[in-house]
Order: sequence, then structure tokens, then C-alpha cells
Amino acid sequence: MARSMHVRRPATLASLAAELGVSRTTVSNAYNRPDQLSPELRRRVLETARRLGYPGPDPVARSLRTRKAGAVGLLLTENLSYAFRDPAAVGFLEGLALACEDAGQGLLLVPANPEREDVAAVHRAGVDGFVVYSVPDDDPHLAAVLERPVPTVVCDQPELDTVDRVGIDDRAAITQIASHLIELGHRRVGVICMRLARDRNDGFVNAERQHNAHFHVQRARLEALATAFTSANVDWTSIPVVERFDHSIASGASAAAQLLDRDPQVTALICTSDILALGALGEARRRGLRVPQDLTITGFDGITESERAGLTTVRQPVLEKGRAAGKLLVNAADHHQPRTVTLSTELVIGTTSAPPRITEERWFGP
Amino acid sequence: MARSMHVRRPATLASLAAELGVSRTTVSNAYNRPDQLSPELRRRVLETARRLGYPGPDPVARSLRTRKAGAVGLLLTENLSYAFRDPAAVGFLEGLALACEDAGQGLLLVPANPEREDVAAVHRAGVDGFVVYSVPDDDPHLAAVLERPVPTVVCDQPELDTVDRVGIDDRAAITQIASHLIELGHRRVGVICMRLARDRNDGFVNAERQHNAHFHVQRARLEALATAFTSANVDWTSIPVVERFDHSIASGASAAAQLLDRDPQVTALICTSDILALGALGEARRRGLRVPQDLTITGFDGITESERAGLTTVRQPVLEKGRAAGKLLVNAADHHQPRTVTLSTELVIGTTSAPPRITEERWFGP
DNA sequence: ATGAAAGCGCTAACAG
DNA sequence: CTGTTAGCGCTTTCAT
Repeated sequence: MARSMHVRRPATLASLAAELGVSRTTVSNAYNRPDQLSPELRRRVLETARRLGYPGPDPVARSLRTRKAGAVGLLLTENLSYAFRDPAAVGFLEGLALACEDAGQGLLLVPANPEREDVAAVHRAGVDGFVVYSVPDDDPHLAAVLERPVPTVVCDQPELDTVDRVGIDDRAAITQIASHLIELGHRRVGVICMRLARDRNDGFVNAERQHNAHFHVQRARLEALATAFTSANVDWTSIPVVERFDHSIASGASAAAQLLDRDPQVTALICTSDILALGALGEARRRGLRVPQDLTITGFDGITESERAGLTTVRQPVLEKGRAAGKLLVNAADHHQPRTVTLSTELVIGTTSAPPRITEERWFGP
Repeated sequence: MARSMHVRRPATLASLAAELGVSRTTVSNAYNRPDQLSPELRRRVLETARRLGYPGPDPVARSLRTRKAGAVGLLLTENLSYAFRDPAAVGFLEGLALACEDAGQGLLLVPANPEREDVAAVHRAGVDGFVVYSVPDDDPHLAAVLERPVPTVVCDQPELDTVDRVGIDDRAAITQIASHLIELGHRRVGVICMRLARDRNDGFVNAERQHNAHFHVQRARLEALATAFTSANVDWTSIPVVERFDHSIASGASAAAQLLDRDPQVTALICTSDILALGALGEARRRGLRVPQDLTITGFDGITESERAGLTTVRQPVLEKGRAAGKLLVNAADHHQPRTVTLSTELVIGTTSAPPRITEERWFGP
């Protein structure tokens, strides 16, 4: 009979003890506290275990007893597999995995499909803590996590006053991009952003939607852009902002197309992620627009791919973010204040940004 | 008091029942079988729960009782974070995550550091089954998994007659590469392969080590290459094979360097992974060798990056592999035979392979 | 060095 | 629709 068919566990600690004529404690000790019994007895226990096909203490029963699951749960808003598509998310995962590995903890990816509002998976997760990575602030899965009596650390989320947090200063970071463009002379710009809420809206974003964005990171970036451009005497309400639900290169391309169709005069496209910027770059190329001579494009994240493309962007330490989140969780000390880790970012000026081309409008305009 | 400080669970199902003056069953039903009690009572239960801060049934206790953990364990031989570095592994993970998501199962990454032989994490994992991805056949973690009484599916592993399996026909796949090169006229080739065993050996590989390789996939590929070239009247023992422990672009580059230093006459470099091939490509470029005019280079996997590089390689459906593994596990039906899924591969002829340059040796040789 | 007792928190018959 | 009974398999004081 093949092993994959096993259905019931053949032996338990108790049956082993009975067989050996010793107490359950002794068998338990043989596994968990070798120093608590004679080497000889231990050897006998282990050998009998092998003979009876006893696979060692059941992990779940042990968890129940010890109140420790030995694993950290990760909640992502996207389809679970999304995480593996986005380089920034992969970097985060890698850092988190690193931290978990160091602590000997498993990492449980919780299947939290944003479509069905099925929170059960959160309730079902046998973990000692949760890391929540960039979900909308009104996500029911997040709420479910917060109800669980385990330590939690959120990442790229609004402050929650009850949980630890790790993130970057999104406003400051994107303000660097804005300042860079403003200095170069750009005034007529367009913005391409990731989804702002749980409902799909692939198109232009009005002021209200911008303001009510449920993704903290996106909202912070848009608000900071508004502030920066307003300070430069640009009417923010006149700046087209295009949103895309799916975070993909194709989305970036189609968003750029939509934006350029509506307002061919824009001299710069500010994208709130590198992935979107990469798509925009492709669309520009497709249209025969030279970057940066005809069009400036900027990103956000600093992923490897964008480095290769020479993208002007803000680099954020995604791996460190994951690692920091993991460490915070693992060292869930008896601190009585929620802790916050803010990582630093760095403006990377690549080859996709330059002063706007002098247009007729400029030469002959009013 | 911040939530991250909770240490003890304030209320249990029993205490809630007591408070309400109903039985535990009723409370349990309120959560698990809403149809088994009046809506009114259910409302009362849930509300009292909220009031008492009862977070719902403890997942671990429930798992113990139901004998279901709601998660699948993944065992990788590398450091847990390695998986996120290798595009092929990421693809596999994505497919597996997809399958898990579909089945509403969590995916637990088991921290199996190959350095320390600490098998405890495998014992500790509260999962309903395991997927084992490309570990050496003598890995103690694998042995530990096989001892656990849960269904298991291995991927890129030798047949085990006790567990389900998914993989490709590595021999056939790399034989296509070999035939391609042989047809082009290559006789003097070099091979760069991934690690063959648990011990580090960054250098040339002798026949014995080739034959005893503990990584099934690598061994199969080397053996198939030996067969193919032997059939073409090439003395396989004369063919240099360089091994690298770390699977990285840098490794590929250094391996290529080592090989070309030893035998500058080789006309083709066969790499057992795209990552290594990408490194070899870089090293060739660094040396001023034109690919494919001066040197042919081939890979294996068909990752996105290699497509961009125009690499001649064999494409294998990594995502499908993960998905197939997940499905096999989730549908751990009452089959009484271990099942095997063999996925198909496809030879991709890129721009990195061409006939060898006619050398003096050829023109004037014996 | 070993054992007895006492649950960890929950669910699943089954009976009312 | 609700309650009673009986564990799931294990660890952990506390004695001996």
C-alpha cells in the first residue's frame, strides 16, 4: 500500500507507551527531552516507534498543548499566486522567508482570495502571528486577522495603533520624484496608479476616489503628488490620473495609452510602481515617442528589471521590509507600545527623465 | 493594551457556552453549522462572543479534532528564501500556490535549512500533505517527510514507489539539446551543471561523482548527455563537466571561466539550467567571444530572462509543474497506485547556438 | 529517572 | 433545535 494512501495514523504516543510498558511521559520525553531518560531507554523507545510505524508526536496535538504553531501567517490581498508575479512582492516574501528561517518558523501563505470574501482561511490558519502585506484598509481578511489573539505586523498599511508596522515614508519618497520632475520643468504631467480600492476601476480617477483610496500606499503617494504639484502652482485637479486594477506590465501600457490619448500634451508620466512604468515605457516606444526626449517616465520600487531599463524611480528596500516584518513578529516582545519600522528610500535618476521638449505651445503660447 | 501583546486567549468556546447558558455544541454550531440552530440564537451567540472577545474556535484545537490542518507543506532543499531567487522555482511556487488557493488550502513553507540537518521543522509542520521539490535523494528532510503519515507528492525526484510524482522526461529533453548540437557539428563540448550532491564541489566532476549524483534531475541529464555524445562517437570521459553548488548567474559565469581556461577549444557549453547559461553568456561576452559564432551556449528551463537573451534551451512548464503537484496532493484520492504526471517539454532554438567555427585543427588536423 | 493526573479547546455522534 | 458524552494526541507539573 502506497504511503500516499495512509488515512489513519497507525500508532499514537499512548499506544507506543502501552506497547513498551512505560508511561506516556517517558515516550514524550524520548522525543522532546532526551536528557530526561536513560539513553538505553530512549533507544528502545525510538526503535519500537520505528517498528510500530509511529511517526513521532503529532504536530497538531503538540501545538494545541504547547500553544505554539511554529509558523507565521502571511496575508496578501491578491490571489495567492499574485505574490509570485510581482518582483517587489517576491522580494518582500524573500525577506520574510529569511527572517522566518532564522527563527525556525514556517511561513504559511493564507489563501485570501479577494473575490470571495471568504474569511474562513484566516480563522483556520494555525499560526503564532500574522504579517499583513498591503491590503486595502477595509479588507475583511484584515479585520479577521485583527480579531485573532496573536501578534500581527502590518506592512504598507495605515497606522493601526494596535499592531506593529513596517513601511517607508511614501510621501517623502514620491515627493522626491515630483521635485525632480518639477525642477526639470515638467508641469503638464499624468499619473498612473495601482488600484485604489477593492472595486475595479480601470480608468480615470476623480478627486473623491483619490481621497477615499483604501490602499494606504497609493493614497499617500497621490496626496503627496497633489501637494507637491500644487506647491509648484500646478492645478492638481487638471492632472489626469489613471488607475489600473491589475498590477502588470500590460496594465501599465494600456493606462499609458489611455492617458496619452486623452492628453497628448503631457510631458511626463508618473507611475506609482515600476511594473506600471515598464508598461508605460513599452507603450511610449510603440507610439514612437522617444524617452526621455519626448516623454519622461518614472516608476516606484526599484526592482531589478527597472534598473536594466534605466528607469528613474525610487528604490525601496523590499527585501529588508520583509525581513523587518518577520523580525518584529518573531520578537513579539512584551512591548506595550506598537512599534514602527520605517525604512529609507533612495531616488534613482535613470535615463527616462529629462526636461520636457520645448513645444510650440511654449514658444508661441500665451 | 495593544493587540500584539495578547498572550492568553481570553475566552474559549466552553466559557462562552457557560456565559450563554447553552451547550458547547450549540456554540460550535453557531460557527460551523449555522443551519443547526435558530438564527436568533446564533445572533446571540455571535454577539456575546464579540462582547467577550472570543475570537472564534481555535484553529489548532479544531485541527486536532477534525484531523485536518487546511494546509499543504512545501519542502525545498535550499534555504527557504532561495525559492524566491530562482525564476524556475518561483514559477513552480506560483503554480502550487494557485492549486492550493483553488482548494482553499494554505501553503506552508517549511524551513528546511540544508546546512543544519534539523529535521524538527518537518515534524512540527501541521499540514495535510507535503510537496517535495527537487531535493537530493538522500536528504534527511525528505526522509522525515516520508515518515509522516500524510500524502506526499515529489517533484523532480526519482521514482519512490510510495508517493505520487510529477516531473518531465529529463533525459529526452536534454537529448534534444545534445542532438541539436551534434547535428550542428559540435564534438568538443563542455558541460556546466548544478550541484550534484549535498557536499560542495565547485569544480570539475569525475565520472564517479556524475554517476553517484544525488540530485535526480542533474544525474539524469548528465547520463543522457553521456549517452547522446557516446552515440556520436565522442569519448564522454574527455568532456569536461563543471559543477557549481550555488545556483546563480555568477556561478554560471565562474564555471564557464573555469571550463574555458582548462579547455579553450570547446565549441559549445551545455548548461543544465538557464541561470547558469545566462552566467556563461556573460563570461563569454567578457572574454570577447561572440555567441554563437565563437561559442555555442545552451540552457535548460525556458525562463523569461533567457527568452529575452535568445538562449537556445529546453522549455519546461514550471508553473504547470507546481499546479500539477498541488492538484495531485489535494485530490489524494483513494488510488492504490502511486501516480505519475510527466509534463512535456519543448526545444527552443534561439540565437546562441550555431555550427562550430572551423578551426585550424579541423582544417589541418590529423 | 519515571509515572499519574489533568487538561489544551474543540467537534461529532447520538439522543432527546 | 439543543445537550450529553467521548475523545482527538499530546505535554506538563508534581509526586515518587
